[in-house]
Amino acid sequence: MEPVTEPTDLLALDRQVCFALSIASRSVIGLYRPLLQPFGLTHPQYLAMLALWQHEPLSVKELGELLQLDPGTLSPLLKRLQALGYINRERDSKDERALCVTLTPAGRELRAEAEKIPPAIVARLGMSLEELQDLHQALTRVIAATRGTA
Amino acid sequence: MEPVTEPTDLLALDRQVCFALSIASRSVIGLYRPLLQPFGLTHPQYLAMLALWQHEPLSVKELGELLQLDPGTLSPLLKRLQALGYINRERDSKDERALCVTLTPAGRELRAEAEKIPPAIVARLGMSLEELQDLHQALTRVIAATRGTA
DNA sequence: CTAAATTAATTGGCGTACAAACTATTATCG
DNA sequence: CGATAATAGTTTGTACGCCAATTAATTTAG
Repeated sequence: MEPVTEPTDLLALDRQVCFALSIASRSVIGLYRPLLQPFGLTHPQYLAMLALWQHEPLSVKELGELLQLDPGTLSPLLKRLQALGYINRERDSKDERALCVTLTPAGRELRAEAEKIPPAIVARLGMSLEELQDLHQALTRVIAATRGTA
Repeated sequence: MEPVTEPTDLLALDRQVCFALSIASRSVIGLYRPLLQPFGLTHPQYLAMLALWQHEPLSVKELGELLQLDPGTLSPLLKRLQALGYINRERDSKDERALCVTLTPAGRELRAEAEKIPPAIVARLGMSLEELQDLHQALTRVIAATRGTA
């Protein structure tokens, strides 16, 4: 009789997975900020360094596939990493269209410092490794779901 | 003898929760894009509308607490929502420092359309409601963890 | 072999996101 | 009461993130 408020509000903010996802993402990235600041890195730049430490050399296209980022996003980001002295940006001699992104000595040395970051984050979160692994799996499933059928 | 590659690479890209979080967040938001486009809304603007549908009227400060966003982010975002005709921005007569954000009739009418979005996203993801609820809980725990001790 | 199509990066535009500086208003305290 | 401090928003600067348009190089096809 009284259509006051629905018992289950489909649009309730605290029920939206997309909202929880964006807050969680921004909040966790915020934890990295003070740890990355000494190296002058932002979190996206840190992810690019992770990709390079693992797969160097990489083209912009390959980096974009790994990080799921636009070339339009990566292009200026890589220039900043170069300005920081962590990477080289040269055209690929085999294919002058492609960029060949490699690490500088400074970029390679940074890896040892970076290895302290993940444990520091885990400690800061105070969550069990198991719970974090479960979350990682759940996120991987969502990511796969977004790449689904349609 | 051969220090080729560590069996467990702490810095492996596909092992980072922060990476999965940012990809998942961007990927899910990407699903909203075509659904929000007819209304001229971005995903952050959509979240602001959710907050207003639930709690109108709101000040910038209150919106910032709900959405975990800077006033510097919200200020221009709200002007765009006003330009779209969905909200009013007036100074609070009780406290001229505060802004009183309210919905226009068009903004209120939009709610009925918006109710179709969450089910469409869930269908598009093709995940069970239970799995999504588990994910939501896990994300809520991470968010709480980032607000932890230190 | 050359014109057309494809591909890889870059550039520019718009909208967040966050920090810092600034303005206006209100509250507090001597 | 009046100077000071605190508060609410706005503005500016930097860096994503995504889209669309552009440029340069390589393929493909005729």
